[in-house]
Amino acid sequence: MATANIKEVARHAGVSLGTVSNVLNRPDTVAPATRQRVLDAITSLGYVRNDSARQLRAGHSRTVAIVVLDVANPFFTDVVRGAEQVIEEAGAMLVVCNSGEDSARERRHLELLEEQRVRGVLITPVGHGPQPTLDKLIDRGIPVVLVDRGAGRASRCSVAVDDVLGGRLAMDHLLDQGHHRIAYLGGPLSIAQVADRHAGAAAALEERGSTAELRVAVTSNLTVAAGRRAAEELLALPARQRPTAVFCANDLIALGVLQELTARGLRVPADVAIVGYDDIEFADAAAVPLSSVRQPRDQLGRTAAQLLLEEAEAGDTHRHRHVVFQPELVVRRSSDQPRRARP
Amino acid sequence: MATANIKEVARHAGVSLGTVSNVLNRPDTVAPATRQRVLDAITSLGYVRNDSARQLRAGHSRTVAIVVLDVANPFFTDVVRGAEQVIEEAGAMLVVCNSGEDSARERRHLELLEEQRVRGVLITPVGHGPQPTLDKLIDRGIPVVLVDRGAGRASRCSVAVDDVLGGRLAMDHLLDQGHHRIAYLGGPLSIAQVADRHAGAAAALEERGSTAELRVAVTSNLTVAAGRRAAEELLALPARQRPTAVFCANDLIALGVLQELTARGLRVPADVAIVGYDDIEFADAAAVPLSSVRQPRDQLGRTAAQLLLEEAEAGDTHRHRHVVFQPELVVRRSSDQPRRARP
DNA sequence: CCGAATGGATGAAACGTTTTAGCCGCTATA
DNA sequence: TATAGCGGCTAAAACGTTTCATCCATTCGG
Repeated sequence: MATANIKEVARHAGVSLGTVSNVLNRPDTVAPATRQRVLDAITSLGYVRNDSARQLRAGHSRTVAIVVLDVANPFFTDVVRGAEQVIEEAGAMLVVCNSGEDSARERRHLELLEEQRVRGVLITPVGHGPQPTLDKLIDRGIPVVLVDRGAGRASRCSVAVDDVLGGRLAMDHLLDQGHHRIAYLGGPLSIAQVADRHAGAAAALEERGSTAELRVAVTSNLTVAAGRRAAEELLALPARQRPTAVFCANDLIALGVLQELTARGLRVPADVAIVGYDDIEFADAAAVPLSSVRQPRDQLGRTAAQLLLEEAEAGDTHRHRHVVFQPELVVRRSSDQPRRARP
Repeated sequence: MATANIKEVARHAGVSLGTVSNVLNRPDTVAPATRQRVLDAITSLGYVRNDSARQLRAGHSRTVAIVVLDVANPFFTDVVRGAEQVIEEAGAMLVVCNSGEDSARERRHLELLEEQRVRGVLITPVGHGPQPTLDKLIDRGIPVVLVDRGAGRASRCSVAVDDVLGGRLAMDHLLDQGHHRIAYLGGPLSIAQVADRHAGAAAALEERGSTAELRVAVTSNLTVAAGRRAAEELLALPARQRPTAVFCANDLIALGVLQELTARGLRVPADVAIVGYDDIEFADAAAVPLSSVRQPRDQLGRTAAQLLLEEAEAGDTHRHRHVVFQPELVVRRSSDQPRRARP
């Protein structure tokens, strides 16, 4: 019960405490015979390293944290899997923290992570304002990599997908299909991705000099339930004002909209076309397969993790980098039906 | 840069080191004036507790780990969210580890967690054989709660849903609908849930004295992709041998099957009926809304976390408990069409 | 045969907390 | 007035590692 420590192992093997440590950390510097005696003692006592002590000495831990907006969102789980792969290859451990789009929880997590002296933090921050807690981490020398958040501040690396371009792709597509009343669904606008995708959509409209109308309906978060509620609002509009197409800030919202619309007897895409964002695995399996803007999710995670490890290795010589991936529109049935010139 | 420690804070505030510790841990035992001076010093130095040192002293950490089979599976993300809620309320931290249904990775995670002296572990183990690494944790006095895994061993608490009953519910339903050739899709069979759900289905058949046939197709894992592959195999069968209904070990498989079947021109449920398991959020949003066996996912997580904290508090006086929840069949369109007596 | 180099081990310091025993000065009680 | 009790604080030990300076014995080159 009373967990054996390195000293007991040493006594058991008839060597000094430092030698045991050497067996553990630099096995080749200790004579084979001695090494074997120590290893035997270790197994016979069931000794397991105490990581707290190790960390205390080292000054930092060997774990890396990733703070995501929503663990249940397939987009983030894929990012996590990508990051995990790289981190584990490096012999470190990835812990997943969920901010739930709540900046208080985000702050709480960051504080705990700072207390733990984690090796680094991958994060998709909740807001896009200043982030004092995050800055503090950086001051302390803990590497931070922004995930899915461009606008590279000079003080940190970042990995992102061009959300403005993504918004533009979606909007161009809908305009090409002849839609004139289009709604953008997503929120809160404090989430940068939500804002950027909208900005892209608006820019596309602008550039074409199109007369089409882009209405925005802000949702409280990015879940299926929020999508359903947003669809209800749409349905409450008089038919002549109702959008003929909706572009959703993510696929969860889109799935919710799809569910609610079909439940209320509207046809997709005949009555309302839908384009989502992320191209999660379930988009293709939806009632009406969902058009969506695809992001290289696990590559996002992998690259972020690589940048982090790089920075952790390099220390002061590190120069921050900003990697931007290109999104790609995947057209499926939910938006694949051109309108006549004027509805 | 050189992270301030408690000693510097003490010097700065003109008190002893022990007093600073008291301010941090038992604020009411120190005079208001002194306390304020210490707090000022803390903020002005940007002092942050070093958790390694704290843990070293305490003998264990304040984090709890949950090891799941697949972070990207919505079933587990919901369990995680439930557990998270309880753990965070208790002021602890939940770290999520992903075994990916790979027992080597599971073992590696457990070893690291043991080194970290975590407060406890919630786990859905990969296999159902003996688990030496897990036993070692328990020997060491680290509480372990089995999640979604009944068959309560006496040495640990467990939280589960009656998978045998779930299998029975699904099978009874399909038999009620008049199906005679039914397939069970899932795997690997080493996963207890997969085996139990099958056992339930087989038991239902047996009890009814039904002459219906229950074919088993083992998949390599529980993903959408595996479901698609399984459906291909089904399609390769001559039409007269092809099952008229499939019961899938989880919803991901079911969604994959649904996708592949409809892509190949079969109608669901007219040609093939489908019942899934878990009732994840996306089941209802599927191309054909999916019948499924619902589990109280976040309650599973919450209860598991509560049991764990209880055990961590109680220590030796703790008596292990085994909580079993009842699943519930949700019938949707994918299986809602009775057959004629004999096909 | 001497000095230097080398391989292999040791002892002690250091990491930053928490906790325990004890000290000091004051007040309330008998 | 002596004593016990108490509030507020301090000093030091302990937690389990890693690392660094040191030491011993052996071997090697000259």
